Amino acid sequence: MGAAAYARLRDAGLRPTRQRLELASLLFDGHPRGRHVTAEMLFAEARADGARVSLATVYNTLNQFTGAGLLREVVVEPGTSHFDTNTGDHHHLYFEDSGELRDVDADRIEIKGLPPIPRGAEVARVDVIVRLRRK
Amino acid sequence: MGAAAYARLRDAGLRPTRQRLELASLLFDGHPRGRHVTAEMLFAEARADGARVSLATVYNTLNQFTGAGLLREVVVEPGTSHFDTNTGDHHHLYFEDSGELRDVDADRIEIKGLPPIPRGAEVARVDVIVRLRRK
DNA sequence: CAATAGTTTAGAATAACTCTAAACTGCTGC
DNA sequence: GCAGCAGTTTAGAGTTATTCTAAACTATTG
Repeated sequence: MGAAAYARLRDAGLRPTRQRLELASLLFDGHPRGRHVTAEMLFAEARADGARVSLATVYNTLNQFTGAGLLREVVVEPGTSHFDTNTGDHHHLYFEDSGELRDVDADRIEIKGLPPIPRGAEVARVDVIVRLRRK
Repeated sequence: MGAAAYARLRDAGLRPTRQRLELASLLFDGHPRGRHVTAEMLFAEARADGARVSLATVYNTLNQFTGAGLLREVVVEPGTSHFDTNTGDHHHLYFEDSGELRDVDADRIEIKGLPPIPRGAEVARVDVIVRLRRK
């Protein structure tokens, strides 16, 4: 299982250090694409797993992984960032009461009528967030 | 100009205090629907306008206005909340480099293929954020 | 395996809020 | 009109999420 994480880091041009390997393993190994974690969640999980990692490193690593295209940052609530292991084109279902986030494939969804993009700008990405509340 | 703000607060069931009137005036009077402010921005504007308001009150007021349906909270970046004077059904264009936020009428946009909503949940709202970068 | 460049870390620092408890102020009712 | 109270405001402390700093460590390269 370490091998996949190792290759992933290498391919992303990140030096495969002990803590990055541990975090990459936790994030990607044995989990379906589409895990959503916050820094605190991943930190707690790493600790529970016996990994010796600092919270600062978890933050650094999440940001580096995001920069390297291994993760994607999702902002749904003020105050906390979520990171998604699914970096493909997709959208989100957000359960307001539990804070749970669930992926929705982008090719299921069709968006029509987007306004003209101003000259000099280009679309970096379109985020659709369906906010759900308990009925 | 004070009259509109006064009526707006009354209709929202908020006691029209000096600071609420001032903030409501700044937010709504003489501005087209669709202003986007952060707490710090509104605080600075109020100060520049000579209003005696504390930052805590700006935060409280923005939250109360949001609760009363006078404003809508928009989360696009980690770390800061934006408040939108347009409370109608609409979406956003977000300029990543400048941080500018611009409204897009919802009836221009059509979204198809949303996944089935889980039993027991209902859609509170659908947010579409078109993130733009400089080309 | 030594040098070095990139990493990690504890703890301090920052940013964006929220809370607290005391001071203040609209709004009643008389 | 004004006393009195419930609702507001505020300064400053507290909290939370995150970043910074500078020293200690470690993966890679020669």
